[in-house]
Amino acid sequence: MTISSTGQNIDAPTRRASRGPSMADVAREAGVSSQTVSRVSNGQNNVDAATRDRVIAAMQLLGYRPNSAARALKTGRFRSIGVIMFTLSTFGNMRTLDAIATASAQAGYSITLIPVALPTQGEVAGAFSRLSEQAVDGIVIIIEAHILDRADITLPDGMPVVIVDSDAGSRYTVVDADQAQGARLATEHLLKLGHRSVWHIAGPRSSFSAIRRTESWRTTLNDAGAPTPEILYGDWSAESGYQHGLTLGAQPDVTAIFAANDQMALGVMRALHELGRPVPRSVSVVGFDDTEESSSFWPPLTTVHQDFSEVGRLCITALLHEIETTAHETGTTIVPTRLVVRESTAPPASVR
Amino acid sequence: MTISSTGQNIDAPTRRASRGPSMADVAREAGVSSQTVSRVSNGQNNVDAATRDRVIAAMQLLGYRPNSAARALKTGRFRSIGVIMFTLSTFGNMRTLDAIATASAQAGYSITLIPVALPTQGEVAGAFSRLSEQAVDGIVIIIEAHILDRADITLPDGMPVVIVDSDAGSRYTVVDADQAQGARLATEHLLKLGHRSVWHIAGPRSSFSAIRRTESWRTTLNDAGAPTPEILYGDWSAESGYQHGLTLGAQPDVTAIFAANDQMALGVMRALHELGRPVPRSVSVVGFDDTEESSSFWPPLTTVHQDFSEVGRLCITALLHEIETTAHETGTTIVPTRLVVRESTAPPASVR
DNA sequence: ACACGGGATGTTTGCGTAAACATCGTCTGC
DNA sequence: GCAGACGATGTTTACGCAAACATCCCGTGT
Repeated sequence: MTISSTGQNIDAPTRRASRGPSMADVAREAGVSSQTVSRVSNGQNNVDAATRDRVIAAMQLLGYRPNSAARALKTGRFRSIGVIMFTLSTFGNMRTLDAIATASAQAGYSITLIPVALPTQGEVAGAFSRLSEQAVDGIVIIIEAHILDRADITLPDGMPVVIVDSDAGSRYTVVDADQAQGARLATEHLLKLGHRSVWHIAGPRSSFSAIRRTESWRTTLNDAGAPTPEILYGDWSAESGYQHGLTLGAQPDVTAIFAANDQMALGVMRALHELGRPVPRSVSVVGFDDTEESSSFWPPLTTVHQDFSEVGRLCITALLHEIETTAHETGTTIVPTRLVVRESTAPPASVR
Repeated sequence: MTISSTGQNIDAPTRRASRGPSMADVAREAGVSSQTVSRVSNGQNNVDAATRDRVIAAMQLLGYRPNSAARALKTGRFRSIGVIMFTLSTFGNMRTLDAIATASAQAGYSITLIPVALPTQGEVAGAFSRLSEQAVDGIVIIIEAHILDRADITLPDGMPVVIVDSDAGSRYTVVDADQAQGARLATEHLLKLGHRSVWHIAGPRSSFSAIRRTESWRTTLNDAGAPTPEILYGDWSAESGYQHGLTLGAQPDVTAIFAANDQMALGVMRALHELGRPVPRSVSVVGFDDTEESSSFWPPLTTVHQDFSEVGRLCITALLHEIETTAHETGTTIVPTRLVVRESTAPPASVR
């Protein structure tokens, strides 16, 4: 050999190179059959204690690691779950992913990430076709967009799927936080404080959850007999909240704003600060998500708490059920939200 | 068969059940050998155009998807990269993961997430052993802690590894943002504005990057002949920044604070607002990370921008190089940072 | 004492793919 | 017109594992 440095790399008769030892090697070392090694490896109990010890010793000596490709080929199971999500992910998506990863790990499944760079239909379709070749037993989709309704995006037949945040409940299993309830809680909170109406900075029109929040806000206002101001559409970013905040802050009759997420609420509050309209004395602001930082905003933000961890956990529960029973179920599971009242909301000045 | 509902499930002679069609099925359908199907599947060009078309048509007809387990078993490559990270991840880690996922996808590799619930040594060791059985060609570790120095945590021999944020440059390939440069930029910025000294809210002692920021801050003060105030240690959270902010804000001689991340800076500013010490008129504040929201804080935060995307990209570049050449290299790659000056910093009142 | 049962262990086989090698037919150059 | 070459395609094989089946051995009941 030309390249040799450590001397350990003796390049013996079996020049298996980078492939590690196989069960056969362990079996030879322990003086048993490879099937016995397999039994030990899989924790089956019909192996004599002494034999088991010998096998384990041989495994450690050789540094044996099971080859999951061979195992998957034999069993037809990969013990892995694919997650499709946008590249530039939001706080909520990350928290959901976090919970999904944790729940999967506990069930002995690993997570394969399939990022989608842009929310264009072509990109998503590409991710799906890439996924077709991936080694996964099921898929979680965290793409909040209508794109999934496109007929040309199809999942492999028989592949279990769970979707977060979508309207596809009739075709797939869907898990989501109760967007409508959250938006109602936020709007009612402001109305109960005495505000005549509640202005709304919505999320993008392409987002299902944004639409649901907006519709619930509208319904709540209608039910209360309050007027429905014109909707301003943001893109979830603090910057878009800031821009709309400048607009709303210039209108003296605006006393209560419900932003569809915490970042936009942050931007709104920055605009109000700049315009000299104190929060909550002159304008009350409510957000959505309850991000870690929202309690440290100035002032601390009243917002709707979403239990992303629970959503992620339920996703995996439902998906594993489908994987292990091969039963295809549809329907939507809703996780409740709750209002967290902090210091960005107060009765309007006229009421005090 | 007892269970039959759709009628489509005819349970034909070949009761292959949930396994999809294989290359042999496609070959039969197209009237070629399975090897030819393999060649088409792998995009080799020594196949007649007409034959290729027939094979592709057969693939589509049968809904053929390559079995990656079999492919991995044969080739010894999984085309997948494992990422080990904490469950509750920070902004920066998520951005890095994002970049890693994107860069991997472009190179045709998928990402396998291995979450670690708690930063305890046992948890990490568990993740590593779990990982040993995972089907990955290389590993990226995004765990900023001394834990990795534990001798009992060992990676499988010959497994390429890249580490983000660590001191292990002598043993592994390390990629990281230039923490020292960033902290120096932040500290110098405040000194140049005329502040007598700069107080520091540090990250946790267990974090390498926090330590480097703190040391660089101290060195910069020393170089400038400025006194070195006592260090306050936070835990990256806005809440910890808030607590320390209450302490510092109560001291009239404190006019400049360098927080080791944006969240803690946010907490500091909240405390200063509560104490009636205007930012930046009475106290200047600088953060670290340049999170999306920091430009919408009140006031917009002066902070150090880290190029997480570049860090992630370089990780993958280095890792793929190691995977494909099997050369084991060590050393540290540093990505520059830059100061983003916004409105949370100004000369001290005494200078104006 | 002997048949029987059951636990421990071994042997055979095939999962789907791609490398290595084999074969076949056609085209080129002289 | 024929040897040689080369491109297209087929055949064989092994990757590492675990299910299915086979075998062996020892203890137990009658």
